[in-house]
Amino acid sequence: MDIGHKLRSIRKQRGLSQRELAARAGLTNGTISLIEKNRTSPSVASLKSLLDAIPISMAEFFSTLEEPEVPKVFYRADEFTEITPGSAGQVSLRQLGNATDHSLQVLHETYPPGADTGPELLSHVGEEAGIVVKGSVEVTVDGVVEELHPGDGYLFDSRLPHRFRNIGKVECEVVSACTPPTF
Amino acid sequence: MDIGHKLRSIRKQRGLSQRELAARAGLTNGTISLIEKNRTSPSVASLKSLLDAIPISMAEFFSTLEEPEVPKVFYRADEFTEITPGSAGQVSLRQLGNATDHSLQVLHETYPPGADTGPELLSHVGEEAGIVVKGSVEVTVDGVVEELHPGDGYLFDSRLPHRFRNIGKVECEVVSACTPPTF
DNA sequence: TCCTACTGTTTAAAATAATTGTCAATTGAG
DNA sequence: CTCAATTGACAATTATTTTAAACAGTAGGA
Repeated sequence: MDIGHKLRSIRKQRGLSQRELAARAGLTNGTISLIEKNRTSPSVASLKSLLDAIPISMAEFFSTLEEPEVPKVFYRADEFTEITPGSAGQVSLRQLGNATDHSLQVLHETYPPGADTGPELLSHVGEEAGIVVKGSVEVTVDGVVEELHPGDGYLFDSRLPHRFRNIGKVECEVVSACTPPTF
Repeated sequence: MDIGHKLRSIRKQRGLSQRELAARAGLTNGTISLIEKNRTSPSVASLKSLLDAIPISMAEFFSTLEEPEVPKVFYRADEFTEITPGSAGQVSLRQLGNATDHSLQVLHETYPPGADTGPELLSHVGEEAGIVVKGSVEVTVDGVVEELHPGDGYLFDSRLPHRFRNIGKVECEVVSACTPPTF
């Protein structure tokens, strides 16, 4: 992480000494010295005090600090992040990458027999699409019902009310995409 | 700050137990319990471990956490933030509020006698404007030179090369504005 | 019912962060 | 140069976080 150098450069930029900043933050100059040399990891409370005294927000501090790094392209199956929707109990939604950094959200969905997302009414803007990979699923969009089998797909405006139900006897898998990812 | 509730809600949303998250982060469930109940302020290192295990970035975590609070309207003189430009040595730039949250940046600039911003070439897009409050300043914009006195002002496209020099004998003060604040 | 497996909480002990006081190096004024 | 003031760094102490282990509550199955 190296928050030490980051803190030091911001402090210097503002023309503050360790003692001056320490006084404003209610800490000691020694502490700042240790933090800036990365000899200790400050508590969130301490860091907040320091940033408030500069002043700069936590989000700002970390947004300019966080690794720009090489963009991640490939994701192994165990790197997907599990998303547990509030209502639908047993449905498994596994998201590729993290939604907030992209304008496209791709999910690997698993519906056990009997699974039902329920009739969620209008949700986010954007579009949703998916293709059934295994098993079958009954999809209802804006009142129209269809049973989809492997190879079948769907594509609709996310604002339309929609519902997914596995009325078959085997697990159903769907790969879907949304844009933008206002999950 | 209340990072406890924030952490808990994110953890729950992902369907993780304290123990599960603790194992992934290399911490203990007890620690997470204490943090979530705000009975302790975790070190930045610990919080980073937890967020990496969720996963969510520090910037994301704090950006959704940081107080939306009532928007700040009034700023006392001692609440301005001093901005020390890289090149120009003695010039004092005091910024109203924080630039990143707004689309407008207002500065209180002070030029001691002899101060010179140097001929910075093209900078950011947007517009810049200002009014001289005290003393006088020689402003060069796109090759055109003017000496401005109290009450005088300027307004130009930020992409044009510009330069400020105090060729008088007294300190000069200028109140300026830029938009957008890509400082 | 009992048992197992899970949840989150709480406590003393261990590990770590923060303070205190001191130090050498630097800077500016006389 | 000399002195005073200020800077950042460091060691030892104090304070806090973190751990490890035990606790109580819940849910499900035999």
